[in-house]
Formats: sequence, structure tokens, C-alpha cells
Amino acid sequence: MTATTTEIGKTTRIRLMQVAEKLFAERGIDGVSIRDITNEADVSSASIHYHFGSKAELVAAILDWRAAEVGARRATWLDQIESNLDASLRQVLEAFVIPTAEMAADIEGGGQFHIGFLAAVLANPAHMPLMIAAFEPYTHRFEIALARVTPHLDPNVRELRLALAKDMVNRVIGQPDGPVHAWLEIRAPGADDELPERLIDFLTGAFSAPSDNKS
Amino acid sequence: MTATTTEIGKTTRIRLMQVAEKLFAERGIDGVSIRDITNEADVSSASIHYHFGSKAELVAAILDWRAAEVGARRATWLDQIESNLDASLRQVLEAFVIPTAEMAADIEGGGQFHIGFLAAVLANPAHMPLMIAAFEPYTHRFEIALARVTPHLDPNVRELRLALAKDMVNRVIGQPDGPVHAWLEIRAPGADDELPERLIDFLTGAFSAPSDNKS
DNA sequence: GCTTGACACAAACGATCGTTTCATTTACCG
DNA sequence: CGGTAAATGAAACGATCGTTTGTGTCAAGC
Repeated sequence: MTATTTEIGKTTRIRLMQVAEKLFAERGIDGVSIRDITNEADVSSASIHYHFGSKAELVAAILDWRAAEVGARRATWLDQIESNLDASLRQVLEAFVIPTAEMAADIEGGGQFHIGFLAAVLANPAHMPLMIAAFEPYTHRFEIALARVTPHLDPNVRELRLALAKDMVNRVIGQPDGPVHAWLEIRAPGADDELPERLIDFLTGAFSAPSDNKS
Repeated sequence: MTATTTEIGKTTRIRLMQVAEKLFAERGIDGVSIRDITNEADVSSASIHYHFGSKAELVAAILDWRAAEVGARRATWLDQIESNLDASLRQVLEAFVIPTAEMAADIEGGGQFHIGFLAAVLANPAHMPLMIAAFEPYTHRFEIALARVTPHLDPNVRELRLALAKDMVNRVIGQPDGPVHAWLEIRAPGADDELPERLIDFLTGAFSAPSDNKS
């Protein structure tokens, strides 16, 4: 069963990243051991340290590997938003949610588990600087587009709501067995159908609210 | 330094639950070992198995221990909402967010870490049935109050938004070093001031949005 | 054909995990 | 005071963790 260097055209290095990304997305970084990964990839446990050096560097390698792919999806939508001066808040939020949902639905392309992987990485705040650096260009463009359609918001309030939205979208789309879905499965099965559209509705309302509703 | 059975009036059993709740809230269930807890509580590592039987039963014991306390806080607000037939959406959401925030701010009472502990427990969906059972009475009352002030929402959409809100509020209030705050600390320091009020604003907008914004 | 370097494997390292065992101490009660 | 049960501490259990070591194998370059 053990194969030669190139089994079905994939190098061991890439296969390890694919398997690790999937397992990390499903069980979290600390919930997956080196041996879990190498067993599923049918290689020795030493392979990960040969190719990546350590478990932490494997995580970083997966981030680098996929960053361009997520970026390309987002860039398409951002191009459209930026060239349309009449873009609505809803359209900007679509540009935020839909690429994420498409990525999570991309079975053939293999991006299926990347959003869940990102959510798993963020569970440990120590990785935050790395994540921010990887996505900074797209985040910056998105913040500008969002500011244009939410001129009523105080900048700090807008940043807070964006952070809430990012965290929520990544977790709820990337972790199909996460707390929100587990809760709904018991109390209201089927309520998470058409999730992307319903997230966009939710966020459109949330960003429409004034900075301060008091009084 | 090692003390007799009752050191400062706290039994070992209660001290263990307090220390464990704090550590679980800060680092997650799997991020805290039995020895982490017993070292901080200044007892032997066998104590947890003597008093609780296992690590999992310790988690359940903490849940039972605090359930009544959270419930009492919520009940006060729910009484007010239910007796006021003119309650607004915003008032209902206040009844949802403010008791949580008060619990997280309760230094003397010791409830300071309970919300973070709940968020940590929910990170493992296996505990979901236990959580739902513990909070069912308050959840039910709250759902009725929420339905009264959001008659425009399809029941499934309302359940989804409530699940999103629950997860978000618990995580963002209970984990002061979690992903949302770590992100904001780098990109917009201070944007998470007055968090409870800003969460209520956010959710008021989110629940005000119609069930389907399309077309 | 021999050498070289990339790559994979099995095996073992020390550390730490949750848990168990057992002897000892503490508090309470007749 | 003596006896008993609850409570605690010290030590060790097997399992698993991330990592390291050493050896074998394969393809390419001279």
C-alpha cells in the first residue's frame, strides 16, 4: 500500500497539507495529532517534520498555500464593487459572504475545508498577526467599500461590527458541525438552510443600525 | 503552605471548580490539564478524581453549580419583559445581553469567568445536549418574548438569528482575549469599549431586517 | 556504474496527558 | 480517648503527544 514518491500525481508535501487542512478544520489545531495526519495520508510521522519542520510551521505553510486562492475569489467581487459607485450595503456584504461560502462549497477545487481551517487557526489568538498579514490587502479594500455604504457609522463602531461579522461568518460557514449548527439541529432543524443568503440579511440589518441607539 | 481542609472557608471541592472554571474560560477545556488546575488550587492531582470522578464530570459539575446563578439573573429581566406588553425589540435584546455582561463583570460574586467557561464548553459540540437542557426554561421564555417583538420574521429565520446571537454574545463577552478582541487590538484599539451597548445596537439591527431581503 | 542528495520509513526519545493506587492525615462521633 | 470515614498527598500507571535519530530506497548527474 505504501507508494512511491508520487502516488497519484500529488507530492507528499501537498497531500499532507490537504489532509491536515481537513482534519484541522474538523477538530481544531490541538485536536489533531501529527500521527492523525500522517496515518490518514499514509506516510510516516517523520514526514511532517521533514517537509515542514514542526506542526506550527505546517499550519503556516497551509496558510501561505491557500492565501492566494481566497484572495483571487475576493478580488473578483471587490473589483465589481469598486467600479460601481452606486453599490449598496447589501452588495458589499455579498462580496464579503459569498466568496467565503463558495470557497466552503468548492469540492473539486479542494478549498472545501479552508474556511473551517481558518476558523480553527483563529481559535488560538497567537496566530492573529499572521492571519492579519495574510489578508491585509483584501481587508483594506473591503473596509473602504464598507465605509462608503455605511457613512452613518462611527469608524470604531464599524470596525467592531466588521470584526464581529468576520468571526461569525468564518465560524458558521466553515464549521458545519460547530455550536450554532449543533444547537439548531436540536431546536430547529433546517433553520440553517440557505445560510449565505440569511447571513447577508442578518448582517445588512446589523450594519444598518445607527452607531448609538440609546435615548 | 498546604492548608487544612477548609483554608479560607472554601472547601476543596468548590475551590477546584472555581479555579477550573477560570482556567477553562481562558484556555479552553482541552487546553487545561488536571495538573494545571490542581497546581493552581494547591492540592494533589488526585483530588479532582476523588471529588468529581473525571475531568468530564468536573465540567458537568461546574455547569450544574452555576446554572441557577445565571438563571436568576435572566429571570429578573424576563419578568419585566413579560409584564410589559409594550416591550420593544431593543428591550428584549437588553434582557438577553445585559445579564450576560453583568455576569462577566461580577468580580466579587465569582461569576466573572462563567460566560467564558460556557463558550469553552460549547467549542465541543458533544456538550450541546447538556447545555440545552440546563438553559431550556430561560431559552423558552426568551424565545416567546422575542417572537412577540419580531412578528415579521419567519420562525426558522428567527431561530437562526437567535442561535447566531447566542454564540456571538457568549464568545465576545466571555472571551476577552478571543479572536474578535485580538483582531481589534491590532486594527482598531478601543473599538470594543462599551461592548454590551454596541452588541445591543448590532443585534437590534440584525433582528429588524426582514426574513428575505432579496429582490 | 558510482556517487549524491532527496525522500520515506521504523523506532525511539523525553514530556505530558488522564487516571489509579495506596499510605497517610484530618475531622468527627461514640 | 479510640475508632472510623472522609479527605489528601506522593508516586506510578499506560497512553499519547511533538520531535529526533538512523537507516533504507530511489532517481538523477557525472
